[in-house]
Amino acid sequence: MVGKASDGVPRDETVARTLDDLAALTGVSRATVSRVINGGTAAEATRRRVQEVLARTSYRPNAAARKLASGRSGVVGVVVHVDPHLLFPDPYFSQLLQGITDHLAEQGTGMMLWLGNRTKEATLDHVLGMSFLDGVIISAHTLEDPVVDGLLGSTLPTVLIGHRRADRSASYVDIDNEQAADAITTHLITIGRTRVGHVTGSRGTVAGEDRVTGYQRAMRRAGLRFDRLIVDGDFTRESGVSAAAELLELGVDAIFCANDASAAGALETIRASGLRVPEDVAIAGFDDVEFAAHLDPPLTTVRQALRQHGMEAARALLQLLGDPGRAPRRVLMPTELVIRQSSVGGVPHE
Amino acid sequence: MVGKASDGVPRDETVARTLDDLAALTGVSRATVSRVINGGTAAEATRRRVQEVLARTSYRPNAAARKLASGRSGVVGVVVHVDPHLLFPDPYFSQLLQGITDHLAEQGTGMMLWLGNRTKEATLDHVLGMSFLDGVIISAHTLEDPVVDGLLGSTLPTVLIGHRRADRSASYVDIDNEQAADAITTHLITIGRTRVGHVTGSRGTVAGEDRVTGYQRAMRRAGLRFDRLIVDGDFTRESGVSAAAELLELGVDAIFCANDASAAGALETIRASGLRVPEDVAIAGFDDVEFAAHLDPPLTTVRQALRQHGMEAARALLQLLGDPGRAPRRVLMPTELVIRQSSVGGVPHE
DNA sequence: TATAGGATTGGGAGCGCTTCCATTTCGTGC
DNA sequence: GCACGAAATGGAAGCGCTCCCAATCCTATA
Repeated sequence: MVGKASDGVPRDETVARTLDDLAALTGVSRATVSRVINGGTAAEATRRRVQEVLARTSYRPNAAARKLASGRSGVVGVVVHVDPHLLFPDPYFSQLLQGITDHLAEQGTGMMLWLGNRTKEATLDHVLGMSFLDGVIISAHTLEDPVVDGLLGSTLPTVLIGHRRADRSASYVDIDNEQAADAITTHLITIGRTRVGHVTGSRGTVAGEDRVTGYQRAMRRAGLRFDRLIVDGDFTRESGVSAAAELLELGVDAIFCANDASAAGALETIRASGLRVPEDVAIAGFDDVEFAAHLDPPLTTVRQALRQHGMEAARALLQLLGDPGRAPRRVLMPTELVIRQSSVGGVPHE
Repeated sequence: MVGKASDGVPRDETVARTLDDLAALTGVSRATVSRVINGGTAAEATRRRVQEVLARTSYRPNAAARKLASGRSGVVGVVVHVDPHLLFPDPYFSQLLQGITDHLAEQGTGMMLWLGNRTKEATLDHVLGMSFLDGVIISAHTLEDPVVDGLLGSTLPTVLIGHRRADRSASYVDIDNEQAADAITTHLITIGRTRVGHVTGSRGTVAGEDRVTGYQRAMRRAGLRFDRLIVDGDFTRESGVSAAAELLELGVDAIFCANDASAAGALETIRASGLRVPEDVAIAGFDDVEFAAHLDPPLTTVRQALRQHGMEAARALLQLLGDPGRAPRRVLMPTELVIRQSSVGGVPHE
């Protein structure tokens, strides 16, 4: 109010740096100002008065002081230890990150990002040294990972995206790779294929290994032989190209690739060799990334809602922070078998 | 030493959470421990004793407390407000980031990364709210940028990568776009071309505008007409493709593109139209990214050492932090005209 | 053997905030 | 109009650290 301009406040655009400044400006105690800001109990009139001052003051709470006093900073760390050059072109990680940032932003939580431009040891050291973090989300995709080990061994609340056997007691968001791989392999068998090959993902990754296991399980259950039909790949298109060539030599009538990128590569090889998809060789991928539906023919694959994974991980971490005593939160996200023409000829585009 | 195991320390793998814990463990005061850790003066014997305890203790200083007490946290922010999907595929930004992280890591400084997955307003708010930052490096490439404005208007020490006219009193690392564009245009004129076209970068970016200005300056100085020879592009290959088509209609004998990506696009168009490079139309780009030397023919361009830019920005910020009183640090990085076959026929590959 | 002067050390204040607890204020029922 | 309990508020401690300053310890000099 203009009439109040005589209450000793210097200028209208007052600057208040600390709670004490605000306290002096409003005439209440620092404790009360703190309560208003943090949503504690306060008389309606007091609240209004403080908020008025707050509005014309551009006050920002000191995050360091906050963390020190309360143990909470409202900032979490996100560690995706993958070379930045590989990270963002890959729809897998960018969707994951998108989901995480979306949920955190919505909840007003800040985030610190670590990518793989240092050694894992250095990254771990940095993260643990950054003691104003409230917690961490980390992608745990490889079987050996000192950063994951280090974080789980620390007192910092941690949520994994993906998990190893050894991480079963931690909080994580993951999918059942084995069962999804089993399901898609079974699909290929169901449409009448008997010589189903598998192009693996990178050995040493959880997803890679588990998908092999799922594939084997399905083949064994169907009574089909597969011991020579597994060729190692590494999740890249290139590996799909060459692995498919090997498999064609062995005479397969279907190929399950550990992800969509390698499936795209396999597709190239098959068509280059003059064979038809799916008539001669059916093919299936994993992930259902953007381009999968636009391949020719559209690719049968396993859909995982990666953005949801990210959001779920963020949600899990915030819950953990809200109630440190609670049990670890383990979320297995659903996957969906998406059948397209690469495995079912004649069916019109979905 | 094993013989020392009787000095009352509970286990060998002692845990010390605070300086006071360490003080109790070593028998010196908290102040002394702090001095040893931070490289203050301490007697050699004391220093050794403290460090011994430090070694078997896995103590980590509390960054929040540090920031509160000293004002320094050893963490800086890096803001590259570009959509992550565009960011990392682009060698420009990834090299810049690489340089920044390299120098910061080497100096033991932590970093917090903000990418463009929120609105600029939200980003600004987050960064300013993150009060444990010691300073910020931000890429300032567009003419309008509320984040840059907000940071420069705050008390947070800030170093820009790139700069607008209005930022002339800030600290920045940049190149002289105008003069580099002038130089490369002049080069095209020198080899005898008189109808030199220009495919601009995104209008609204500093680099885009300044390169137009440099081009115009060179043309004007040579007494050549250019008013109809400027076609807008946006730094993408696609824009190079279509802009070049327009320019060919007008009958140019050389094209200067605002960056290498659009030059690659222009190259495609020219060759598709049956014209020879450089005999019929010479072509030049800007940046000297990886692929420029591998185009056919190799591309004449302006090299900027982007990794160096990043390192220089980090260095500038750390200097600023070390001596807050010092004048802003403005660095114009050198550029280098790299002449390859796209503008000089017959000359063997460099 | 004193003693000045430097090196080393410990005490303690204080960074800005949250939060417990005691005090004050208020609204209500009798 | 008074006592009572609940609501609102202020005082003060303390989070873990740095850094100033004063106290103590040496060492070299007279």
